[in-house]
Amino acid sequence: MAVTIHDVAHRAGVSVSTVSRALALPDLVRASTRQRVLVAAAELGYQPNRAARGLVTGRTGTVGVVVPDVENPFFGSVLKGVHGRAREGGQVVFLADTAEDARVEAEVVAAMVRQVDGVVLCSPRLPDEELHRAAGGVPVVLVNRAAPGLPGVLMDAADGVRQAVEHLAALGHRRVAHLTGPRASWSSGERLRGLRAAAPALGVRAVELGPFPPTFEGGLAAADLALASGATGVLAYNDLVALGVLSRLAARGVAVPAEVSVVGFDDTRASATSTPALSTVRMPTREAGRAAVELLLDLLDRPGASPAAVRAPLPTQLVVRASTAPPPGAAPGAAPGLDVLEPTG
Amino acid sequence: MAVTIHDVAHRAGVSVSTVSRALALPDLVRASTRQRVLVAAAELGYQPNRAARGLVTGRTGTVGVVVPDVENPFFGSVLKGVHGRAREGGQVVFLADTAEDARVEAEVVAAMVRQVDGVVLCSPRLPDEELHRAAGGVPVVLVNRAAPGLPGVLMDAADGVRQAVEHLAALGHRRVAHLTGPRASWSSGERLRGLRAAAPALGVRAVELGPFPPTFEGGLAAADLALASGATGVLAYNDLVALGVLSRLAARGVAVPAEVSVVGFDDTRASATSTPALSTVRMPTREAGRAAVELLLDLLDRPGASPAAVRAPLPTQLVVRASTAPPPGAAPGAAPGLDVLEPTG
DNA sequence: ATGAAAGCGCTAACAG
DNA sequence: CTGTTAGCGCTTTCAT
Repeated sequence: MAVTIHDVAHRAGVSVSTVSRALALPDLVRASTRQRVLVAAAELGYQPNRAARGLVTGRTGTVGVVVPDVENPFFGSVLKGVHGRAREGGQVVFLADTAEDARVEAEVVAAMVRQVDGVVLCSPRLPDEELHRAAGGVPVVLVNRAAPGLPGVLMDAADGVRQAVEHLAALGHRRVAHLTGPRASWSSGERLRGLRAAAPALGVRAVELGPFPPTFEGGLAAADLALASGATGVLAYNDLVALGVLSRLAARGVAVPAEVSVVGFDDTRASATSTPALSTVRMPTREAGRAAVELLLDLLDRPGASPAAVRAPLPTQLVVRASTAPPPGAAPGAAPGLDVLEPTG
Repeated sequence: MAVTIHDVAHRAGVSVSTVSRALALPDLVRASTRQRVLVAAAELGYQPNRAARGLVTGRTGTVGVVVPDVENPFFGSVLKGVHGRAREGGQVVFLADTAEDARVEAEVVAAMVRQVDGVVLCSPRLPDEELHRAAGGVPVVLVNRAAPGLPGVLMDAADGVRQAVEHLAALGHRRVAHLTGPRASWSSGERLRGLRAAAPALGVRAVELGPFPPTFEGGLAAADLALASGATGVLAYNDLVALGVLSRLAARGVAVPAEVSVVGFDDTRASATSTPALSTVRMPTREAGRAAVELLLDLLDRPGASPAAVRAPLPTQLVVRASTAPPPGAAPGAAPGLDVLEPTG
């Protein structure tokens, strides 16, 4: 057995309640006593048992976080933010992976709910009503998903797309292809919304292609379709897909970014993932994780607070690499006229 | 308050102990009673409180896992394995990120130790003795790190390097550069060991370059040094670096894999990360995570068991992409004689 | 300012 | 087979 509060009490020659107080409410014990307790605790290497504490206080000091796939860098980054903020708030983190499966999601949330103070649900797949039910009592904060009555942290993907399309339009592109990811996720829908909203005003024709697997190979395949569609601007589902597109374009002898410009969606740290030829819409994943925990801690402190106040989505930002600038001779706003582009590979 | 075992007992018209038994030791209660309890539990949506259970049983049903950086795909993949196996064993998982900091590592392990049945430490940075101390009672399993007296799951990086060097030698390369990662990690040392062991027998000169940042940009810089060193075979620290190398080689007009061949170290799913021009040494990250939990559960079941039996490292495997085959006319075993390669970019 | 006692949700003897 | 009792480690009245 590990060292308990009782051991500390014995060692310091006081009662357990005094130890408890010395640790939690230092003002309630005489300074000298407190000192003695602290020393004893340190000598014994005492670590309080959060579970036992939670049993009586009702607070576990634990936040749960559930993600569809820990292996996905996007969620790794969100986790980083969640863990960081939780640690700052003195909370530890319970992790669950749903393997992209709604049923598993319901299960793990249910199993988690009894031993955490709150849950952060990342890109949940459960329908709205089930989301409420699964929560079953404990506060829940959604990340990358909006659901009525539930607080959520969103990322402004639509605005990111807008920035990307503006950038492409400024480069002279008149036809932009959007390469859709695997399934119609909430955020995927947001991107299309942004594309449809931004394109007309900029005189840009939007072409929706896909779905493609979110891999390098997916990008290889998508590149051919994008060229066939006559698009000269490409919005890739993520940076991996974008790299695939670049590779295929190079193989087909298409000059990037002179003839075709590619913009990726950044799953993680932009500078580590993208090439100089690639501009990227950076998603505030870490920040979203932090914000979610922040919101959760707020909810815990003020139990009565309206949980679902609408918050502005976190800003996304287009990161333009130097070499994505338009080629020296290009007339801004002029269509490159690449509609007649022929396959060469 | 959530629904407790007491509520279920009341609803089913039995005592709490009967409910407890019906759930844990079904054979000890009459079938009809058990049925009644199960129904009541289901109707109420009862979820047992693991923490309370752990308080009395001494088992928490929780395994802790600590990684240096959740954002690193390598650890995301290990986490996937850990979580998967833990779930199969009915365990939930506690996550901690050390931000690559040994002191933080000691802290989180200490904080964790009181509320888990065991801990999986991934690529720990703490010195051997501190590792023992931090464990403080609970079983620990190391991943990607060997320490005397502590059970560990290793990946055979040295053998992966051997396979890569053999491959490069077979392609005719006589000079192979190893691009070292950021710091001298345990596994990094293993790779160099493998390189030094394999190269002489194959008539290959090994060149050790670096350290480089483990990024695309790191690869750009490394490529120039690799060329300058006269190497025609390159072993990159990871796939991201490898992609950077490829990009730089292309910019300098070097044909890949005809003139120079590049091999990456796979941080995650090989097929999703590498390009057709890139061969990769696949690391069994998911498997390592699974194996670690497996080991931990064993230890928990047989408390007396020798914890530190030496286990064979998990096999790594070179994945050769089709287009990495030697160019049609190349004579196998013949040195391409690229020592005179001049910078062209 | 400190100790004694009760109890959080649950399981494990110990009676029946 | 099932109910009663005790107690896991901790916090929190309630006394003193």
